[in-house]
Amino acid sequence: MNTLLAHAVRQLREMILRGDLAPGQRVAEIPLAEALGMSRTPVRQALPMLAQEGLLAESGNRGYVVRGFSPADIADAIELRGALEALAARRVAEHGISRPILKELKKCLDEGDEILGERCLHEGDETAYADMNERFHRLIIEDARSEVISEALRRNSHIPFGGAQALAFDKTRLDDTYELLYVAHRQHHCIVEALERGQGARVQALMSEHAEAVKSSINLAQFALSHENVRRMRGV
Amino acid sequence: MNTLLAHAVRQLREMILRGDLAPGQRVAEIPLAEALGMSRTPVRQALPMLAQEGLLAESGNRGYVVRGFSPADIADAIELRGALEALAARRVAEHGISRPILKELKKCLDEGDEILGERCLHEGDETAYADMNERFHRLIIEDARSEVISEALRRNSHIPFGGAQALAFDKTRLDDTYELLYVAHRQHHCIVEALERGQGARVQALMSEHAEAVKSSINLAQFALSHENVRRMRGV
DNA sequence: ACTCTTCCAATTGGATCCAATAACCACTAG
DNA sequence: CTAGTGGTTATTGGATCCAATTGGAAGAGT
Repeated sequence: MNTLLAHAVRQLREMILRGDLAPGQRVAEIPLAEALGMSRTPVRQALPMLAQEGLLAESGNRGYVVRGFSPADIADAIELRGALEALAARRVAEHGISRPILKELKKCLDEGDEILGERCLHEGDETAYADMNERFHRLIIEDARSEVISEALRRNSHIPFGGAQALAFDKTRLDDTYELLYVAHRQHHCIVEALERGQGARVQALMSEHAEAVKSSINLAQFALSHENVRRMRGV
Repeated sequence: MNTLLAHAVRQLREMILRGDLAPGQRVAEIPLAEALGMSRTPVRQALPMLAQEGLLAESGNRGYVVRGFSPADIADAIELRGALEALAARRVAEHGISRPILKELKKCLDEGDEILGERCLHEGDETAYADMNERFHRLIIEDARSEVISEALRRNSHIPFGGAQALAFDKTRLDDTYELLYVAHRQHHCIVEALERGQGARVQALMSEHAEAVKSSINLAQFALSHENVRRMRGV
């Protein structure tokens, strides 16, 4: 794509998700263009794209405002991600999981076992687990071999917690996080087992539940309203 | 949104889906702008949006080409729609279906019963059924009360047969169509029954299967490759 | 004092202009 | 005769310009 346009889109996405632009705030083209060091043209192309992505909303009939995400939106996004990944996983099981992917998944399991082997988390463990987690989910989605599903998931990722980074870490309570990750990783084990055995319905249910666990682990009312937290999360 | 930009997006979407622009063909800004009677600016904004929607693909590092949809893409889109509507239906069942929506759904059932009461289809029946079908599905999605899910479905509709009009009518074989609609309408009855009883898991399974039926009813290999057929379908 | 109307300014949206780049064609050399 | 190189042309992408619409502010009238 256009270098400048692509840059503008990426940059604006980050700014919105990080909360640099507050929800409800009007986004004006000129200051934005100045902030990004380009003319109005690329940002004028970027704004409708971001509106289409759902990050901006049309403000009356003049320009756009930053769209806020309600706790319900975030919960729905997690639920939707669960359904989409569940569908992907079922397809993998039904088509028969490919050997190299299975191998990679098992490597993810080992990594997780390693991290959680101690009875508590050390510095850097969350990041390592988050990386592994992201890889785990990505592998399954890849092996579903459906561009349509991948697209839908990619779209959903634009909502806070809608993406694979949705394992929420509240750094102030590392012990709770350990319990959370422990359960999640047990689910990973079950998922791989089901995939290996070709148990489509089972893996679909497991994957839905895997997302559901994330949803209930987040104090949505608290997190959704404060963009401070969103920023902190995404830094993980 | 921008009047001209919005117009360009709608118009181009139609042109692509109708096959006026053949898959793989390069889309040039200038002739497009002339065809739509506007300057390059609105179409230049529209093209990246359509690319994001998945209707266009970036051609190397210069401009866009019309994206073609493989039979697999279309099958996946139908499957995905099934999963999304199934999720929506489950939510409705679990929250408890709202009275007015239930009433409207039953009106849809009656209409369908009326149309299918005779043992064959008459002129105009397909259109009437398609309208009712579209309304039926829209009502359920509405009552799921999730903007996130609605969005995902709207996005999916951009792929041929990904939307609610996905009941494929092959006008050359009205008798086969009758059988198809008869089965689909039986499913509608079951779905409403399950919704009324709050049977979430059942309605989820039913809705998935409802989409699956559509998928297998289409000779994908035949239809997907010929845009003539897509054009004809969407005319229904 | 409050409200309504009018005017001004700012910002958006559309058109045009300019530069950079990529593709195509022709010509030349091996 | 073929392949490579250079040039030309066309098209994209970015910047600027212009007009139109909207929102706000100020002033006047009730």
